[in-house]
Amino acid sequence: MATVNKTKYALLGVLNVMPCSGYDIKKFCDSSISHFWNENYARIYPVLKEMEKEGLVVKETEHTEGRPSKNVYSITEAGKHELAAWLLEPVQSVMGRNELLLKLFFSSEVPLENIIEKLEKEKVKHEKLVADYLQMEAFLKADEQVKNSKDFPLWLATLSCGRYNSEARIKWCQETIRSLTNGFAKEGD
Amino acid sequence: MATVNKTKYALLGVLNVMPCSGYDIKKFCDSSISHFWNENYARIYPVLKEMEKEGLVVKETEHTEGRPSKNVYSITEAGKHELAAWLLEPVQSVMGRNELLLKLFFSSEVPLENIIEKLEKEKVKHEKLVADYLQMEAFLKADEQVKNSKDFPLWLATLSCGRYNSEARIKWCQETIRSLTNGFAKEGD
DNA sequence: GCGCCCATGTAACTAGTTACATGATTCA
DNA sequence: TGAATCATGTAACTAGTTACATGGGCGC
Repeated sequence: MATVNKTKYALLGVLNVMPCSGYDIKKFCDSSISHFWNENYARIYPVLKEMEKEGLVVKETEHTEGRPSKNVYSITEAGKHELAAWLLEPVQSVMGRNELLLKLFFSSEVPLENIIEKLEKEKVKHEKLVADYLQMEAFLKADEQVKNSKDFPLWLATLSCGRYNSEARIKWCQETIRSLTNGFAKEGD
Repeated sequence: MATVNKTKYALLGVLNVMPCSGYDIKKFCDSSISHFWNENYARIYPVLKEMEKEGLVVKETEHTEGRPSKNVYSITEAGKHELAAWLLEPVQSVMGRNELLLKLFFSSEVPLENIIEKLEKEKVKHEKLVADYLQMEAFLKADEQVKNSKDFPLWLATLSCGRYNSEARIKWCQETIRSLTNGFAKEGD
């Protein structure tokens, strides 16, 4: 309960979908969960080794001609139990920090153009994200195998969460740009 | 440019509003920016010392009878410049991790009730947050001094960002609960 | 020949959290 | 008497990032 290494569970989650090398796990993360989770090699490789020691995964070295050899890890029964137990536990949400809001909060002496620029940038960023989410959604829906899997509605849900979030942020950017530009006129009435 | 200690700027930002002790800074953070930023004593005290060495702040020890003595820090001209320069720089957004989405993504074998429970919890959490934001907004608007300050529209903006975000999350929770409960019926049409 | 992808790892550093240590005053 | 608030700090640990180190194959 006490200290939780979440990287461990992220890796177990991926390995529960399919056996993978560290390199594959990174690719999977980057393509599927990167809008709400990230992992890097410097964590992945050591954590895989630790988990092997704990018996949560097993390694098999795969040699393919003309390629570097690959350490393919598979989840064990013990690993599945560990993952399942973690999935049932309540979410421990960690405070996220938002640098844009921190800057905004302290920006009373900053030229308005600079503030607006930051808000425009944020807006564009989220517009791109919305496009990404829609594309990924279309991609999932086009894949018959995924579409028929138990994962499908859940994967869709994570995408729509991102989209809702970005859409809200875009609206906020627009309104904030407007209200800061108009001075405080709109406030009183 | 390279490595940025954001705690430093958060503290400078607070000290630019008013001279403070480490303890006061923590209180300010907890009451004003806690919905998007947090700082703890174990960072605050050492960073204040470092900044004093760098000449960004000056310390004055204040003795009041019947109370522990207090180290009150004030921002210097050098500190103001450092802060202003940072505020002008573009925001470096850092990837946030979302444990709820991570769990959801891997939850194909988790009982639906457990998933729904987590979504309900998330919804309740954000409903409380919306209430907090509205209360804080009312509080700011009731304070004549704040209302007439340059900070006012910016502080309001940070609150509305949080509110937009939470409102979107609540909607997403509702829709996700609905769509997961109804099976996948609603998808095709 | 150059850069990209495949593939695995370590070292060094930066950041952030939790627990510990201390001690006075105030309020119930 | 015991909890809360005021007040400052350190030690130990956990997590996370960046840079470094290596090296083959493939396509342009």
